[in-house]
Amino acid sequence: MTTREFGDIELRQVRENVWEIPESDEMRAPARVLASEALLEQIGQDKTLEQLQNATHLPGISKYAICMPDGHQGYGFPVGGVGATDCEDGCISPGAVGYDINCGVRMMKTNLTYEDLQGKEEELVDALFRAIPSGLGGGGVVKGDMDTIEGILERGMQWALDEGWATEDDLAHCEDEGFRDDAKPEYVSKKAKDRGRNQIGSLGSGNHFLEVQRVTDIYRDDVAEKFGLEEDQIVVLIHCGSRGLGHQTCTDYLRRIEKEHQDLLESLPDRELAAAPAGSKLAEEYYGAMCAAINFAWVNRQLIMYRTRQVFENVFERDWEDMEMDLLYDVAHNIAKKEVHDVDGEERELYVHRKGATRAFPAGRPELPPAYADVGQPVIIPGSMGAGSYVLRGGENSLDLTFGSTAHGAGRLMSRTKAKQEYWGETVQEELREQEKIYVKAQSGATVAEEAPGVYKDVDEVVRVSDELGIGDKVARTFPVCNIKG
DNA sequence: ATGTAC
Repeated sequence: MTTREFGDIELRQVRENVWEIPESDEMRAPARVLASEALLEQIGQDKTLEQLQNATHLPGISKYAICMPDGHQGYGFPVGGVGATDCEDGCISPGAVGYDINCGVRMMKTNLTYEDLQGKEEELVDALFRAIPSGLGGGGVVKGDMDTIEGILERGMQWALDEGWATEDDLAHCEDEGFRDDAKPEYVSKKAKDRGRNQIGSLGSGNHFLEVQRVTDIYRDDVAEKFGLEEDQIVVLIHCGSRGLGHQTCTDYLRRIEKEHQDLLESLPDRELAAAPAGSKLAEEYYGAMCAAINFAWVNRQLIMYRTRQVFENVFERDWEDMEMDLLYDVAHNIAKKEVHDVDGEERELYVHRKGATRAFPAGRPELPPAYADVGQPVIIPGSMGAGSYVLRGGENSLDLTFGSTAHGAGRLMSRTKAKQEYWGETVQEELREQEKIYVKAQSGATVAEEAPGVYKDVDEVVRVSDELGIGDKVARTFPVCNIKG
């Protein structure tokens, strides 16, 4: 039997790409890492495995805590982690959702080809950069009063539809149709709402970006056809989250857990794993507030997409409908959701925490929109600004192996601090432009350095593992053309 | 990720 050791933690290989930390001592379940040997070697370099093992101490944790091939260290719970806890006798953990609630990504298609963009890259990237608010702090597409923010939190994409920012078709191409009915805006603090209302329709900073890409490879012709993807096609990827509103909501509830559930907190190996017991008032309030923040993030991405359509209309002098700028799908990367899954032959309602992980439901799951019901949902996995991204489809094995989930990106390889020592933003931009014809425009050079292609794991390897495991199957690959970021 | 700090 192959084993690998990292510090105190020993993993045994279950089979190709599947590693297990056996249940012992205080653990309530085993933990699993889904990775090739090369990726496991990288995952083992920081606190990811320790955090994954800690996650198995959460009350009601079902089957096993799971680390995806792009996993790395996070706040309390690994980024690239999936933990499903029982809704009856388990718990819900803000740290296992993430600070950036419903950080996620959407892909918008066009009927333009790479040739149509030749010579216009600079004009396009400049126009996008001007039109789309980005960077730290305030300023959004919409200046929201309190009624606006309440509407967004309560109704998500339905608010955007009512206000003329979205079409019915946009809603039909979002996870949960862009709307969590369980949202309870009254459980989002005034402070969080005040932070959010000046940031409605804004990209933010860090790893968030908007990227114009071209499709370079198709791996499954039949699925690509259903998704409406073909070689040389231009697509747009929008990656951002719930800005200060989600961050404040996470902070608020971590503090309240510390005050109101000391007992549970002290039973956990890491304070950052703080969780509210299922059935408690606080668990209900956090779930309602988190769902409201999820709605906010969907509207955020929608307003950015709206502006992107306008920019394309100006640059190409055609209507967006004529350019068929339709949404492929919008997927969440940082959420918890009540879902029913099979646990030891029994159907259980679970809080599925996906933190830096994407839902990857296969054909047949009732949650899928009609367009994808018989093919599986699109899964969008952004790589770095120099590497390109992937579109997958939910794999047949995901329900058995990962509560219907797969990876969410390339996954960081080094800290932001280390990245800034290794790279200089302007140099990164020049190299991308001269060597790869990728046009990057950013508010801050430091952000470009922090996000340099070299700070990420190999997205091809991450996706290869997902495909081999059958949790998310490769459909298409894209390569960057223009990128704007904070 | 984040008005990068209780």
